[in-house]
Amino acid sequence: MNNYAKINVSVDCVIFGWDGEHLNVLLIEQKRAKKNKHLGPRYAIPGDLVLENEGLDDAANRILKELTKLEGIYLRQFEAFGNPSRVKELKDQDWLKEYREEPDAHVITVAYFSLVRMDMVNPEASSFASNTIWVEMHNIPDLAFDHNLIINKALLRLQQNVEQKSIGFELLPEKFTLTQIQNLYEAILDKGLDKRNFRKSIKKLETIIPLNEKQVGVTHKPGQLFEYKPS
Amino acid sequence: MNNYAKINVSVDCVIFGWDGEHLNVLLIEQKRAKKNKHLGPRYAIPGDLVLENEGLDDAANRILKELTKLEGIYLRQFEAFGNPSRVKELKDQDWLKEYREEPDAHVITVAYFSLVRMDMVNPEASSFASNTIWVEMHNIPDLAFDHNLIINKALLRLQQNVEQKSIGFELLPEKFTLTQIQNLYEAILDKGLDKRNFRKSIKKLETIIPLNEKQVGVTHKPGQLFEYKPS
DNA sequence: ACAAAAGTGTTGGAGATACACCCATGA
DNA sequence: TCATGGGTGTATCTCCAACACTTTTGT
Repeated sequence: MNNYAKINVSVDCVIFGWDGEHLNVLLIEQKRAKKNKHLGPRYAIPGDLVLENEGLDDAANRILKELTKLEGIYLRQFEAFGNPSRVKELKDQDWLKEYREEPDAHVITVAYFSLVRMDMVNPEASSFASNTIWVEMHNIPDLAFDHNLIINKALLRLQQNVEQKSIGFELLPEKFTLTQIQNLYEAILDKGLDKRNFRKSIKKLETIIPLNEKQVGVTHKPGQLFEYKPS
Repeated sequence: MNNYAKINVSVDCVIFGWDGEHLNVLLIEQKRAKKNKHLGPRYAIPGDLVLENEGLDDAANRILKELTKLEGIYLRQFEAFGNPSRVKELKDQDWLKEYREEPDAHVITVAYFSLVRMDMVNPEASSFASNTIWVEMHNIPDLAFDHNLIINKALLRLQQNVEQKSIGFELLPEKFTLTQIQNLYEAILDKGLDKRNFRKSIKKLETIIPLNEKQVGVTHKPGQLFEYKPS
């Protein structure tokens, strides 16, 4: 019989949100015990321990729902983080002591990400989350554990996916203008794109179909509307 | 205090080997108890449980060494597999009963891959491996657990990396011909490549530098030799 | 001389990049 | 009439794919 060790396994979810203008990340504020209130708010991405005999994808969906009430979101696994010290910084220990039987046990985490339209989802804090907030990507505070690192790695993956045009349109309203798509892509890639070239490449896609409608109520030339038909 | 569950965590290593002609995968033959000898040999990729407070990368290196004596190989994490039933098939249970205290416990595994030159490494079975063998990629037998699936996923990743030219040259002898590189690429991508086009694209790389030397001892026109200088 | 692999250039098409002005609307 | 973002075309370049014959060596 070998020696062996069971280990705490968690999943963490990086939920990117698009508000039509900026790329955001969904954070939860973690509840603190009364005696630790003076330490100020503590933010994290939604995540928790995996249960015995629970699949990783199942765990990710369950945990996201428990903490934020979000359901039916396509989550994509991208990396496991297992540095033994990832959970042992002082800033994390006082919180873990409230919620875990073995606060300084080794925890490896399997990270997932997704990208959603902020106006199509409605996160509500629950369980040990006291609050949920969207924070702009360029404005993320210091987070619990190694969550800042996890978000950065998730963004790299998202950018790779977008460059292959394999994600993005699901995020737009039913009817949208080409400029809206371009804004989305620019926010994800964090760089400007040439308007004419971008429009050429989008118009070539068969999944984006033009409508006989225009924007209304804008204070400038109204743009043509398009819709997305998944292939 | 939340309920929580500790879980067995393992790492598994897909070691691709290049023999100058074909792409191989390193398998171990797992030892069986005497009473199970009649069941015949049982093959798997090298893998075992992670220890408490051990990083994932550290675990991967340790376990690969324990089972095959291979050391100093660059291992790259690519995916975590956590299907609760991945370890519960009948074929796996009789083996697990010999080596694990809780043979039907849920095990999630974090998978790594690497690509090595077969003539530069020398795997030797050790620990619960009774044997190590290189098997051609197209010829892999039924393996323990979900290891066939893991190998297939690893190959996809390897192919993606190679198409971005981000791996491969480390695998060639110190001095090599362009044809040798092409053979390597064809084996990994599992398809033929145009000789002239391939040579054009390689010669454009600054990391591949031509030498004033030729092959010797070949029974045909000797090729020019090149060397790889990592940037 | 023959067998075996090395070596070599051109063309056509597709896709990416760079670039500047007029248009429709509401205020 | 002005401010605002919508909308449009061309020239150039780079990259990729397709394709066949001559050269050098050992036997």
